[in-house]
Amino acid sequence: MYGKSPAAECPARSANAAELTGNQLSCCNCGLHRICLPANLPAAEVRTVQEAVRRGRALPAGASLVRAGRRMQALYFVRSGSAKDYSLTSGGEERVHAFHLPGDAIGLEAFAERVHPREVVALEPLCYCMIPVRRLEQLMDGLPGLRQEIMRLLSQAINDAHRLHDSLGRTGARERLADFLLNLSRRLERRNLSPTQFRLTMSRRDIAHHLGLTLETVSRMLTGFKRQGWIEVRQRYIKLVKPEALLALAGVSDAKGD
Amino acid sequence: MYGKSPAAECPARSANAAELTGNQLSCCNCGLHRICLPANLPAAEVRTVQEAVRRGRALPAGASLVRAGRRMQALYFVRSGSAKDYSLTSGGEERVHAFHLPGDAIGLEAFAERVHPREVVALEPLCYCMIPVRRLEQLMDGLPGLRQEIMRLLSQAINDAHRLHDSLGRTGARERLADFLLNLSRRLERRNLSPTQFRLTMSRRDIAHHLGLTLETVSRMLTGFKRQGWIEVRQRYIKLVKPEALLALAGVSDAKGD
DNA sequence: CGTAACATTGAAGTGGCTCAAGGGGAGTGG
DNA sequence: CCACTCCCCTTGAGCCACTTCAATGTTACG
Repeated sequence: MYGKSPAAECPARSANAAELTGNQLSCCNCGLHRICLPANLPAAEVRTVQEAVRRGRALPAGASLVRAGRRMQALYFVRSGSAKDYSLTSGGEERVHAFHLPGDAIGLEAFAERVHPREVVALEPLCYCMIPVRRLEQLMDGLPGLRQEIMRLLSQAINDAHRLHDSLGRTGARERLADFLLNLSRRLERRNLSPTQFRLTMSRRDIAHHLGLTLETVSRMLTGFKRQGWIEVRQRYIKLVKPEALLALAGVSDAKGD
Repeated sequence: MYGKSPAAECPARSANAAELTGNQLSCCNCGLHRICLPANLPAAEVRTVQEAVRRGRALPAGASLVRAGRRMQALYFVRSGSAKDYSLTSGGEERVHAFHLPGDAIGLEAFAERVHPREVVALEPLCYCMIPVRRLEQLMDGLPGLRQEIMRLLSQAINDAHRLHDSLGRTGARERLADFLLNLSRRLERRNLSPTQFRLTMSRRDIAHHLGLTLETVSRMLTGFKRQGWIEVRQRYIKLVKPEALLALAGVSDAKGD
């Protein structure tokens, strides 16, 4: 975890079955309601939508939330914890497409073929909500606000992907990593977590495979930043000491990145 | 142009104003109806939708179809010609995110903020159709098929972007270029154009900025392929002689890429 | 015919990859 | 509680692919 999450408590020992699937699930009471799906939904629609929301079983680290190639059953939302979204190259290498944080939607890419194109695994114990697609489709046909919001999420996902393309485009390893750290920082900030001090939930290898680098290079660049006094690193703990320096490196990226 | 387009004729001298904005525009009669928006729409909805479709004025090569930062007015569809979708880095370099072919939707990324994040310019004389967003929103609330199809396009755009990420991930210049050529080939094939012989409408520089390379490298790789007897190149004319060889290079990419 | 944009080719430099070895932490079993 | 092990991370040395810089060739268009 990146620190104390604003999300409702979601211990791995979890609640009992009744709570897991019951309708008493309330988006309004959820700590993520300003970040998650309901954030941009008309209040009236939130009430209807939250009745369709189901809570998934807590996943241990390493477990798959969605399997590549599996038929889309629902749209998922991270409640607590984090996950990585990756595929395997023909050479067996991982290509990490995204890291998901609390409030993030998972499975948007599946609307096209109704099949999840990639695997999504928990990087740490993970809790999530879900809306069955069938129900979601029904709801969208009646709730313009929901329809619009889902489209917004889809569109945002396109922008996020292009943002990544921007980063991998032609910049060096240093620039990519700086951009990655800042982007992560921004996303944490929006979740009311510290933007300057956090714990990486992913390995250097994951970061490398996300940025199109090797883990050695990622490691070297991190210690490089440290030597420059721009960050502090100890294991997976990161502290951004001079974000301005990183920002200068990454290029003034005004992207939202979420 | 990539050759004879299956699209309805769309000469640059164009039709008169009445034709340009008239309602007699028919998607059913359009040569792209199996590729463009109506392809996956219920027949009943096509009729309604096509009444909302407007034809844009023909653009000369180099003209902008959408300007970066401008408010989203409509969703566009390429009718004939091609376009590049790019942004500028802080260093003033172009980052080419996509090349649009006939039938492609343009502007999907703008649903998030209602503003076009990037510039889209014609690479050659370009004709297009458009659906005003306001009208599109109205229609989507009444036509489930349209709603679903637009969502499919959005979702597909996410997948396309991730496909690109896959390509730029960590493979070498040769692999990237092979992948690019094959992807283009596939897209042309779907448009009933020759998948093995075509004319690139973009410069080496554009390709380079799309793949995160320099134009020199692109040029070298192309002549490399030529020397191997895998392709024929003369200026912007390309002929794929041994697509299998390129495929082996790119890795067996089963992606759809459109 | 002249110019400008595009493209090819060469030579030299360099950043990140590869290969390789060593150091921690966290978890496990004794 | 300690020892062992596994995985993750760090660091180093050498190499190669792509970039950079530079010059020449080609095509299109006024």
